[in-house]
Amino acid sequence: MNIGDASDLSGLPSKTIRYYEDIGLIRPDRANNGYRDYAADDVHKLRFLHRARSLGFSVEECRQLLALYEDKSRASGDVRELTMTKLAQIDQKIRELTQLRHTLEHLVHSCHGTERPDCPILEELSEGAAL
Amino acid sequence: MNIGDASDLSGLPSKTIRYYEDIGLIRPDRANNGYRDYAADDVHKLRFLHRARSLGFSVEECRQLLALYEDKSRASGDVRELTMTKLAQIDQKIRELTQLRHTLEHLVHSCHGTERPDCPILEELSEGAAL
DNA sequence: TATGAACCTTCCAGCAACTGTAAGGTCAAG
DNA sequence: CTTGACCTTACAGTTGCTGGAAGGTTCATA
Repeated sequence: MNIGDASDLSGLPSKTIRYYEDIGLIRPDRANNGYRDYAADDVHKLRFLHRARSLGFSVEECRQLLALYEDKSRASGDVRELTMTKLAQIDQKIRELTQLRHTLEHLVHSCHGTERPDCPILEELSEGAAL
Repeated sequence: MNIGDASDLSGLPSKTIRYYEDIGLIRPDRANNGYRDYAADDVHKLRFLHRARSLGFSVEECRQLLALYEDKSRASGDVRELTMTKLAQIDQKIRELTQLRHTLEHLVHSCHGTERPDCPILEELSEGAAL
């Protein structure tokens, strides 16, 4: 499929998809006319990249995450350890988002209008797990 | 307190803290010697910024989030609506992280060594909520 | 009191990860 | 056979930092 379809299916702009190719994250085929030709597997990776990037993983971290799927020796301790590290990072992010959510929700429900800073929000803000 | 202390307490590099001042996210006092002087409230905001940025919110989104605390008319519908929008974004991010976590966990537990692509991982990857 | 380490200041350059624009080739429909 | 929506590369601009130079401040110690 053409880059436009890959863009629609992955949610990433064509520009970004070409950029990801430039930096070696994906390697689509080329059709006879020179157009990039994306397989379903490429789209899977693009969707994955979109998700991981929007969640605050750097491109290099995404490269590592992608490697976890592509690694030919998945049983190796290295790969398993990397996966564990990434799992811990994800858990940390989930905790921080949950905290952020509590903070905003508290703001909506408890601090409407009259109650102003310093409502308990800013105290809450300062508590979250160590960054 | 000086920028170094604010850096230690917020987890942000001094460089980044000065940058956030340049773009108007925070406005610390100045001491007589010209040094920036951070109050506890500034540190709260910096910690908040650190967290929100690492979770994939853009600087402009962080500016909006910060405004939710500072807005003088917090009861206004606009502010409430913005908060709701941000809550929905946070929920979406939590869902995506949870999905990502399942994917990696599945990889560790079910796809060790011999089972290789195309194990169910890539199918799972393609399913997550629409981005 | 002076010298040096460890702070702080501004300014400017560079990097990461896109994003926009220009100039042009391809293709399906009318 | 042309119009419009695709696609291509190349290069410039933006965002969000990040590093380095050149210099001022503060404080402990000699």
